[in-house]
Amino acid sequence: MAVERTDFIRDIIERDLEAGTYQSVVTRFPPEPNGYLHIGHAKSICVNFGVALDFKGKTNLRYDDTNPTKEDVEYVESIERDVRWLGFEPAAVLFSADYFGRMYELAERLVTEGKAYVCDLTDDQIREYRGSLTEPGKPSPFRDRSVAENMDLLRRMRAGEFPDGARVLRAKIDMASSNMKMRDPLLYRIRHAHHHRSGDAWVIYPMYDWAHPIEDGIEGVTHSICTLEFENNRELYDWVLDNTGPWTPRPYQYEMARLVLDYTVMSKRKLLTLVTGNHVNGWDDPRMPTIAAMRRRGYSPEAIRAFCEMIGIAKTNSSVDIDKLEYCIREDLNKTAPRVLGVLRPIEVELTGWKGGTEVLDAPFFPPDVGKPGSRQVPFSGRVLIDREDWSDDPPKDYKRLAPGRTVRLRYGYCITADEVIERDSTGNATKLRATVHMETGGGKNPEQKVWGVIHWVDAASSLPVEMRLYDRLFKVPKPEEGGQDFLEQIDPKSLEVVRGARVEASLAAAAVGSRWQLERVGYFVVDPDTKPGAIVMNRTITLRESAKAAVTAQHVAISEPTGRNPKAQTRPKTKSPQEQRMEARARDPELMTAHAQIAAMPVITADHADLLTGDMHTAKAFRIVADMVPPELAAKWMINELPRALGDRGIESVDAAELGKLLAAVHAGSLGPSAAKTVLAELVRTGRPFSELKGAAPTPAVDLGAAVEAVIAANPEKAAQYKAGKTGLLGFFVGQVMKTSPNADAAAVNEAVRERLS
RNA sequence: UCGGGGAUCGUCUAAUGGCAGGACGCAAGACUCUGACUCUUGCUAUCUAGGUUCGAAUCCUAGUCCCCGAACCA
Repeated sequence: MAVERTDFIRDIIERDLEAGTYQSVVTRFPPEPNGYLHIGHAKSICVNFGVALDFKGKTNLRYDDTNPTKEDVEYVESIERDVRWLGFEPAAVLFSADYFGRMYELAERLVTEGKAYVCDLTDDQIREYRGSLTEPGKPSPFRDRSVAENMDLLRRMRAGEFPDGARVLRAKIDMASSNMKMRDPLLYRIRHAHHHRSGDAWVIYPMYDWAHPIEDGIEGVTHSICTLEFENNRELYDWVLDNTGPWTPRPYQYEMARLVLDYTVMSKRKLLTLVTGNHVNGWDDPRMPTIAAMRRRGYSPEAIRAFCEMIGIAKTNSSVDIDKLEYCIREDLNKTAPRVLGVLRPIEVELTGWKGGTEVLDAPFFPPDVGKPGSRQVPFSGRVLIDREDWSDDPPKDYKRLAPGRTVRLRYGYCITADEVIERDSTGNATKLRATVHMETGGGKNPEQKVWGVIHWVDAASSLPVEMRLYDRLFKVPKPEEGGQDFLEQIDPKSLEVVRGARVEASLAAAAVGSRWQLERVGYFVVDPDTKPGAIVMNRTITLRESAKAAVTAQHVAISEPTGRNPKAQTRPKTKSPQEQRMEARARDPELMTAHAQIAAMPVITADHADLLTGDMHTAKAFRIVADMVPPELAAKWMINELPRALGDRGIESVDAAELGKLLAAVHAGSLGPSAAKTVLAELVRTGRPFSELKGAAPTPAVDLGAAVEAVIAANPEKAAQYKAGKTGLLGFFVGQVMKTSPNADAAAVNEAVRERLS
């Protein structure tokens, strides 16, 4: 069985399906059509479509087009194209604009129920009334308008009677909420603007927080996956659903970390700046992180999907190495890109000893280890072109290419020995060589001379001119946005180098636009759409990996600056600790204060424990009951250290203190082992059944454990050997195994038995 | 705790009280008609301090650091 890919979202879905909460999974990918999709969206697409595929559900592509002033059909078209190109088929392509009518009806319903009101405050006033992170807001003076007045005003808003910004519809929730999103959030604003889809049908447009949950509800979305910055919106998401439903299925929102990638920027605003400021050549400039750009650069959808799988899904803010993306690209292209020959900066080589005429060599498209069939004909005559980088007048140590007097093999062809430089340019670089060709070295046979390496070449007569666009990372530094610097100044001027005199073998004459090739020893290339008949343009997708020894050219220096302190964090007000909260709770409640005094007075109870046990009345009462049945220190230890795990999300009031007391009495009496007791405790909390129905057995004496220990050791001889060799961490493994077969065993005794047996 | 999240190799991510694992990266080597690919070996981590437990990355306590939230954006 294949290893299951697991992440917290799939875990949740699996639980939901098992529990029968949902019969099937529906997700959605909800881009706003105000820009091109980028690699960060690719992650979201892979997650949303991926989980649906895994659980045989479906995924909608839904445009979250609730803001007519920012959106455009150009983006709508590019988005759908990119999603499909990535390899995903939306179950439906939908627009939130198509739900405007339904959303409006629900808004009227809210008004009718007194849960929403029309507010005439200006945007400045609204902000002011909202309060701050540390201070509550104050109610709008329009908060208590009558239902009739609100309805009248809302309808007139819709009818276009008021100018932009004159009024808004707000939910009536709680201006003092600690969650700013709940302080009477805006539901509708007036915008006399043309919408790319609904045209001029509406002059009021819903806000994201109102629209999104309703869209999910209408579409029957079960798991609404978004990024971390929407965590604060979840409470409002739930409020909207709860006050507009019932919805079946009821959607829930889950947040994951967005993708942050080295050497690039991802915000739409910055991407737009790059495009509109002509720092790049449009949204699909191959240096951009957009899907369209990556496609033009020669990345395959498979590689991008592999990358998205590699980086995983979690809630930790993280920044992914660009190496991982590049690895995925190379890995895919290595298996799929046919090999051909091409030289970037040609040097001409005249061959002496050539038999004359043109020979046609058969060269395979793939190396043997890729194992794919196919070959092409490569002409070879008395004049060849090699790459400038493959010639050195004064070769460094380890140079495996051509140099005076040295012999190399021309890939798939003959070995040649360099005789002399017969032409140099003004800067002294060789431009024309004479070399001797060893005719006996065809078909892989070696000459008498040492062969220093294998180099690529093209036939001077038949090769084709190509414009090569060599792309590299757009930015010079891994984090162009960091340190308060202007990201535009971090653009690497060398990120695009256009090479015009390049040549490729004749077989590429009819290469299709978009086809991907490996130019052997040079890199992976794709035929660019700018290609015209007789004028091929190729983009370098990525270089081949170079081992450190071969890296002659300057590397990108990874400047890892110490992460700057966040000013917000510094100004963060000093917060109250849980300890302070407990003290305050006691200050408010004299009864709790008394309980604390009493418990603290017990000689066996530490001050810390007394504090922890009297943070609220439920805990204090439970402790009193339990401490009457067993020694108080035992009660305290279990209630503080063991009970929380058994409770999980439940409150302490969900456990019957008297039953807990009975359980601990059994532990105290020795009729129930501590390990078994933890299991029983979990059951007690989970099922709510009385202890008498659950009680486990007393621990098995150590003398009975010998056989169990032997069995486990015999079943894992190699682990036993490792343990004896010093890997003592395996002790836990052995104890765990024994405990699995003998649940009533005394773990301490098992521990001792294993230790002795293996010493 | 204003409120909500988070912290595991250099990077990304597993381990849901029982072997800290995988991948990228890096290093060394093998192979090679691509200095590629492939293969072998190695490297490096549980934020800190206490506690509970036979056993803690995981539970409890105190602390540290980071992210998000006061658009009529999404």
